[in-house]
Amino acid sequence: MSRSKSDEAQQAKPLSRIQETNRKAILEAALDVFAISGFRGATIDEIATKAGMSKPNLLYYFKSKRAIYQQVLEQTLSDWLAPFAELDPTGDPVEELRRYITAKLKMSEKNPNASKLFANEIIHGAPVIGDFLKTSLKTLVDEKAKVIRYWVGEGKLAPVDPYHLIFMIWATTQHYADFDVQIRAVVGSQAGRPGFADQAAQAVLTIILNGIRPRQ
Amino acid sequence: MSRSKSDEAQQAKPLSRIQETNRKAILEAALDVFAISGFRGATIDEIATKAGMSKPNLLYYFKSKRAIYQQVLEQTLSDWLAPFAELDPTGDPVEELRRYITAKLKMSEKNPNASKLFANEIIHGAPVIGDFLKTSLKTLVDEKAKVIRYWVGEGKLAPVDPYHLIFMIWATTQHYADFDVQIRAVVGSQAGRPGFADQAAQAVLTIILNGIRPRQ
DNA sequence: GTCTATAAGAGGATAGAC
DNA sequence: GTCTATCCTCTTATAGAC
Repeated sequence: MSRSKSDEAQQAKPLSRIQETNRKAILEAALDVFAISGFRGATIDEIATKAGMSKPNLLYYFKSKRAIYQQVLEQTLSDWLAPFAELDPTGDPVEELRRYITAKLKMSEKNPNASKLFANEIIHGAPVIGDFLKTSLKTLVDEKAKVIRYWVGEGKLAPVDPYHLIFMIWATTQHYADFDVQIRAVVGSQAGRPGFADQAAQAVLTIILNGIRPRQ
Repeated sequence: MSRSKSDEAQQAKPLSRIQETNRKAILEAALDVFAISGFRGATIDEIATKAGMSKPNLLYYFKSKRAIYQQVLEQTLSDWLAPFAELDPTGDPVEELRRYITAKLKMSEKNPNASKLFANEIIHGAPVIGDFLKTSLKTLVDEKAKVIRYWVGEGKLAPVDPYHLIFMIWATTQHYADFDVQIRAVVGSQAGRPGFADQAAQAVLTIILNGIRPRQ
């Protein structure tokens, strides 16, 4: 047992090719299963089967169900926040926000399970990433809220509370992933059609951007 | 066993006072527990304890965990949709939508667990209310979409897709209930303060209503 | 690294006394 | 109506052979 403290943070210890592929297969399967069933509802068995191996074999790679969950959640988080971190204070506000909203909608479309995984974690009280929310995420949001406030001060945006604007963008964009079942139920077969996502993007962008455009 | 087909739909059979109070206590406790833990994560034991009775005693009132879940979900649904059904085609569009959004935000504030219960059900694929979504809810949404489209046609609203506008309102208002843990983590102690909900309401109303107000 | 077998425990549901 | 005791299934996790 010569390895150092943290197991979550993927040591720099050499991984054989087979280890690498298996771990990846497990994490991919786990994302799907956790997203649909939640942490409690997911079973190691289902993840293992989906990843093409037996349950004990999966547990050879991750020591517990929780360990898999943490890994897949952490891996998801950074991807998820990347476009937010890129909001550029020197850019044109409306264009910057358009870019951000578009990127988030795209992510919801391409990887709805990442969004669901995250939603589940939060709804259930954020037992695993609660600390992250209160530290790293808060710092990042505070920073971006300052940027938005600056834009408002410059008269480049209508006077809106930056935090609520951010929440609104998150809510709206993630809704298309998290509630896709409801959306599909309501709009029927349209939801599958190729243009649907673009149509959603256009509507969301129209409303939010008009809503925050400065008026004279 | 002389009772007729459906158990879910609460027969018109007489309930003693003690039955009534106990059933109510169970349903209240169940709402909290299911909302936080999800269906799988919830335990009968926890619901029973919270309702002030033993596990077998609870099962004297509801024959299974699923039966409790269905009941509490159905009961929640009608409350949840009531203000949507009241959107009035003859009223002023912006005022009607303001009233609706305000009502939904109020509900999220007063009863976040109802929102979370619903969110959990949808994220997990709507196993219990899937049919309801495809029938009753779809009908209602189609009807209200027509109303919005009519308003747009009259030039009383900017040209927006009614379905996406509805989704946006749902997403934004429910976000304050479903993701309250994240919101609290990000804004800190402010979230508890009395004015916070009003501030949220104002921001949401400002953006959405400005976003859909007709422009000349 | 992967398997079969199994330990260990949680939780849903029932039996039957009171 | 309510309780204690218990059954039984499902699931996590480990032991140990290959």
